[in-house]
Amino acid sequence: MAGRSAYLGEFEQVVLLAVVRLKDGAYGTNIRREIETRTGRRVTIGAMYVTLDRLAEKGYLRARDAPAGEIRGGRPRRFFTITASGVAALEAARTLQSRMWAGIQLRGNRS
Amino acid sequence: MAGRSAYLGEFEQVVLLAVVRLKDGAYGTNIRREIETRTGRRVTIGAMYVTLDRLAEKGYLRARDAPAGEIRGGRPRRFFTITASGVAALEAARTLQSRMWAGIQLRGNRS
DNA sequence: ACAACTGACTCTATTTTGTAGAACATCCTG
DNA sequence: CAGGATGTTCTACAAAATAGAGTCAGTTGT
Repeated sequence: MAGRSAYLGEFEQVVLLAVVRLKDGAYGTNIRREIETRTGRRVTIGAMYVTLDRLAEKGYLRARDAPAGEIRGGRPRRFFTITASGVAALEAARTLQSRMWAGIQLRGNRS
Repeated sequence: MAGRSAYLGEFEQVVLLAVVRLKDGAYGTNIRREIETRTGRRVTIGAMYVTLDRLAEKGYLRARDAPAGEIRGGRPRRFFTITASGVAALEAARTLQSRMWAGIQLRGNRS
């Protein structure tokens, strides 16, 4: 059996970072926009919400519905914030990458 | 349809980096050992070879059988070296992560 | 020659992540 | 209440990650 990975997936990490970056303004559509503009990478709607849900399920993100009083058209937003556990996961990912990249210089290593 | 991802998976990146680090000494068992000792992360045999094969299939790694003349017990080793395409993939991954991490400070962001 | 030992890789199965976008829901305006 | 603007839900499927028993090739001891 392949149990739940102890490590953040590639996209999961990107999403978690976007949430941190957006602080109190992190909701689906906005997170998606943030990733697309910052990295140039295309993010589909499905990828976005599926990943957000999974991260919340793992306890890395906490979701809350938009506070009342917002005046604008459209469906209510769902905001996300990172949890202590999510921060820890990001730190672990960063440490692992840091160790693997340490001392690596890519130029002159291709065959 | 979900075509092949344009991005390196989390473990794929780790493996690619281990191959670069080991230079001419990169073969399955050794790569595995390198990742485990350097990061403390457990790597199963299956994960190792499946990923190695996938990376070779994508053109990020080139495989060659052990040169004759090696005197030691056991099955012949299969050595891997990174390709120019593999180097490019690593650079792209690094750039993306760098953009997402830019300016992020984790302390004081948990909820 | 061959059994035992070593080191390394093959194979197959299953779970978790990533990709995709149409459909649907909510609120505002005219 | 129709129509527009925003945003999220749902479902399906593809790709990546996890697992470890089994097998293979070469060496050594007898």
